[in-house]
Amino acid sequence: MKTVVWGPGVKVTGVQHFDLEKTLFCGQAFRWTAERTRFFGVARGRALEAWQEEDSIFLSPCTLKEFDEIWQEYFDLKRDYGRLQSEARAFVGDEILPDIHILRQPLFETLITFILSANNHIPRIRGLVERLAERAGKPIPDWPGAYDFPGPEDLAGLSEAELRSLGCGYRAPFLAETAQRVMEGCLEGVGELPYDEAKKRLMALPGVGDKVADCTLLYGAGCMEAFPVDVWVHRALKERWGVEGSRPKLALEARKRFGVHGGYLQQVLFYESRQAGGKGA
DNA sequence: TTCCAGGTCAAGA
DNA sequence: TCTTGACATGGA
Repeated sequence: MKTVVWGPGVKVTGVQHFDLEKTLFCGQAFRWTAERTRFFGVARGRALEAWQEEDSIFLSPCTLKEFDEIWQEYFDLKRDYGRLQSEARAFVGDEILPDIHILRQPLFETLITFILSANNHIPRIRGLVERLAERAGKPIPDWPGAYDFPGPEDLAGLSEAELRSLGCGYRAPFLAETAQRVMEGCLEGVGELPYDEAKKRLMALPGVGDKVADCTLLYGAGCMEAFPVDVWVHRALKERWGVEGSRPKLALEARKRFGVHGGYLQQVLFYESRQAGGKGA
């Protein structure tokens, strides 16, 4: 992998086992939009246009420093997905696995967006997240109409009634209370804790159950052993291996069985299950 | 119009 | 510990 300055951005060449479109639209992030083959998104106070041509990706606007400090980690470009995939085939047989990377999104944003995901549709979650950003997030300099995801203090500044008016529904008090508790420091150091302790800490927050905690750890803390089980993954586990049981029980068993390959495999099952169900990427 | 969604929570068995 | 029903909302 090599980076060069290219116009106002950065071109990264020699990127193997990475499908930008599948990675951005497989249900782990809610802030990316597509215009033909170009994608626009916001993370960590930056707006970005990104696209891919074979094994090269283009990021703009972006400096080499920003690539090193922000986007390389966000897109999880340092991990060897070729190796991860070949190891994962021990569990799923000799099939071609999609080049989906597990994004490393901001922890608070991941937590809140997945609280919103509970009993909700992906298109509606996207709309909700966007409205929250426009209402409470800081505007991105030099990018009209783009807003960063609100920080804990921004979100805590909204009343429960305002959150409901944005469409959060019964999740409004969960968001308000969670934002308040995060402001008081309940997320500090969570990313460095062992899986079980980190999960316990997250599940102490309102609106965070077994599945939302796993999503937060996987997509917001790089915890590759987290294995969120939702309706789609539950369906896939049943069809593929004939396993039965409650979702938390299946998540526990999958974690034991797949170890650090669990997070990636779970995303593959989710992606394939939705493709088969006609929901697309 | 009805169904359903990347679930969680509280109550009751 | 496990099961059950309520919960807001709007896309399909």
